[in-house]
Amino acid sequence: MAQRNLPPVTPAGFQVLLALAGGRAHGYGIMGFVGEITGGSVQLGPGTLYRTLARLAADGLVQEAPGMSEDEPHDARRRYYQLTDLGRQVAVREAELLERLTAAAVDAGLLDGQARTA
Amino acid sequence: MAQRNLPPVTPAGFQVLLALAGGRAHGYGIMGFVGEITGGSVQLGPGTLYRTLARLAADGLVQEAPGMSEDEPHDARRRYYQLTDLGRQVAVREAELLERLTAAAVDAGLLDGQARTA
DNA sequence: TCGGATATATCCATCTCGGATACAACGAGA
DNA sequence: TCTCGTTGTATCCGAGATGGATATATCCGA
Repeated sequence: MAQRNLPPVTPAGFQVLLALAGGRAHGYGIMGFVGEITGGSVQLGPGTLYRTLARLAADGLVQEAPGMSEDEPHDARRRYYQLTDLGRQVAVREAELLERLTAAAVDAGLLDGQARTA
Repeated sequence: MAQRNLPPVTPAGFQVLLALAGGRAHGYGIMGFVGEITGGSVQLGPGTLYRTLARLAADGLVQEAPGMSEDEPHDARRRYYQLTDLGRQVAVREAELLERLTAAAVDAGLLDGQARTA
């Protein structure tokens, strides 16, 4: 269980943390990722995205990462980010909250309560 | 699957819909319910609560319900609310989004991916 | 080399949130 | 029945978050 005095995050902040939990990514990629996993129902605009990244970085939840990669073509414009240890702790805490809310939705009959891990 | 042209809801709005999915409730009770199922990590203030209820009612997602009940003592101050059909559809859609995000969190290694239905 | 797509960044109006405040009605006890 | 603390609803306000528009620079294919 997480739950200490970790800093709070906004909804958009959690989306970014979740996108980065799978590995480092750059801003534009995060936008696409969020749109994908939410089926398009959540779409971060550039304003929200870069402001959120700046805040998360200032709070020590994410940090810029070296951009070298093998498979992907090098693009000097891209700035890659990755989770810090603190950022991962916060992401875990928020994920646990999500899980609790999902369970409550199942209890309330809003969901069937079976399918998992797409 | 839900997903038509249902109106959007704010995070606070979904908390209220979730609270009402289990049956009708009054404002003060909703506040307590939200605090409970989130382990205290989400707490709606009165400002957010009543503003949210008014907006949900204006959008046709909830409606005021007759307050007669057997077990509970009658209290003329209380105003009970319940989900409309539309409100339930929206709640289902949001719950499905939650489920998808939870699954993504499992995939990203933030959650173990077992325990359910507290 | 030209143009469209990619990528980052900032600005602005609008909306949302939570706390403070106000006030009315309830119940218990003297 | 009178008083008082609690319950319950409602509004107001400042602070902060959102998303869309805009600007600018770089990459890549034709």
